[in-house]
Amino acid sequence: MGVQRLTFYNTLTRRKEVFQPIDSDSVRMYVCGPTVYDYAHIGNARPVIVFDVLYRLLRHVYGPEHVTYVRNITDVDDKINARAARDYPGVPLNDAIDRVTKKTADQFHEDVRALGCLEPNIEPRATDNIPQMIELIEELLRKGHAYEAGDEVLFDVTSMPAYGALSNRSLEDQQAGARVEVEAHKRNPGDFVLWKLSSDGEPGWPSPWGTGRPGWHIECSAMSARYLGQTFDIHGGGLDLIFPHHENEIAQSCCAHGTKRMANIWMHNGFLQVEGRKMSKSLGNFVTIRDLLETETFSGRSWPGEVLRLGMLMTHYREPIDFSVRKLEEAERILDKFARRAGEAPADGPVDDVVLSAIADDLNVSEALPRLNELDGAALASTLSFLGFERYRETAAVDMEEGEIASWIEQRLDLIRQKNWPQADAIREKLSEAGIQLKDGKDPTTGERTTEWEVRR
RNA sequence: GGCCUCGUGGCGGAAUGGUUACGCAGAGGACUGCAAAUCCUUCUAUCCCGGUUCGAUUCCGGGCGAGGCCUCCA
Repeated sequence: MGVQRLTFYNTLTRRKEVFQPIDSDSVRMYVCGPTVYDYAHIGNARPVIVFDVLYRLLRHVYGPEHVTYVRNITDVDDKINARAARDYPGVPLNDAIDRVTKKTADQFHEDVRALGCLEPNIEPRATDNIPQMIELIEELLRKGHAYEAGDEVLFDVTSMPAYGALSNRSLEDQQAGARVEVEAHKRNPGDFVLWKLSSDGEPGWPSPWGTGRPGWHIECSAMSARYLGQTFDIHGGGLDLIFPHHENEIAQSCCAHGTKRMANIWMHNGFLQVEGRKMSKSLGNFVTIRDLLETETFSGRSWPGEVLRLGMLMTHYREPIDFSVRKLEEAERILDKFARRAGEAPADGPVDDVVLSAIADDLNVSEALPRLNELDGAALASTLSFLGFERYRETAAVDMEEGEIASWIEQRLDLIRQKNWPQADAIREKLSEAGIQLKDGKDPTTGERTTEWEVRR
């Protein structure tokens, strides 16, 4: 397996770049994971799926044992606290929070498994990394990048000349356009919270500044450094995280460690709309992954996870995507055709080179699809497996014994020989209702009718 | 106000300074008693106006339209 050229669009430089891992024996990627307070919605699913394809590509090129994928779980958040108080009244807050985060994280894992995503190598939780965050904040204070004010420790954005490089915005711009009144204790409007003291009844951890909780951004800085080092290869997430989240991560990490770069390549997936509109609770088009997988709320039916996966991957990851029923229907038809063409062929063969080079070019799945339409059998099955499609060939169980089906088919063939079409068609209809699709053919030597069956798709 | 995307046929969706993929749907045909599946053929597109160029959908400028970020957010 030759290592081939990978190119990725880097938000930092706004260009496609040839990927050069810092250490090809240890390729490291970090993706911002969910805040676990409720079911993940389909917008959350996009980065999970997109960066799963990236992870699979890196594993393929550098070898699975040479790639480390870290995706955090944010289990410290005011929304979690609110949810815990709402759902578990009377339960001590910390216990209630544990229940909320555990339950939600489990739901998330079930969901993304259904979407055909591999598990990351490491899924750190914020609450397991508090000491690392405190250490980082202390370092920032020592180096003059942070200050205490009010009940908070804040990052001083003016202490970092390069602040704003990722999102391409200057401090002056922000101040000019600030829509939010500057809180009095902040030196600059862009300063952000590293640590916040907790009042009674709020969850907290002991720290040099008192019992409190970390700001959101510091979590990712601490966890990525702990598991991937001060500088790593790829950092991914949604477009909306560029500012302020990723900008602030860079500020914290680079200032604390004295490094020039936190990650060499920053990759961001585009946003998602639903039926042409922004997804929001107020518009009533808020769709969770679970809704699609298990309920009929979105379109009157539920959908296989891999249909969602393909629907998501049909559009290039950086483009906006309009998630629609029509798109899911198309994805399902495509997968059905793939399933027929792949048949029972084994899926452990080599990955098709044309598909691979399309994916290697900034994850261009759309470019790979035409090639998939040319493949069949093991080549198709193996390549689809590489792309995370394994279950598309599974079919529902049929509620009829094979022997019974065979006997119905025999009866029908007899009726056909007698040209008794109505009764023959009745049998076909009967089997169809049981989910069995008959396929008539012709024996090439005798010219006689043959009939096979498959589970109807 | 600042920053940033995007605008390709009925739909989805790449690519490209010169012949515009591919899929879904549609149409026609083969096969069939009829279906299903399969195969063959096939129609339709680069938002508008300028500029650069021998030539632009592609590059530049302007417009119109859609969306995102600047506040929690994939």
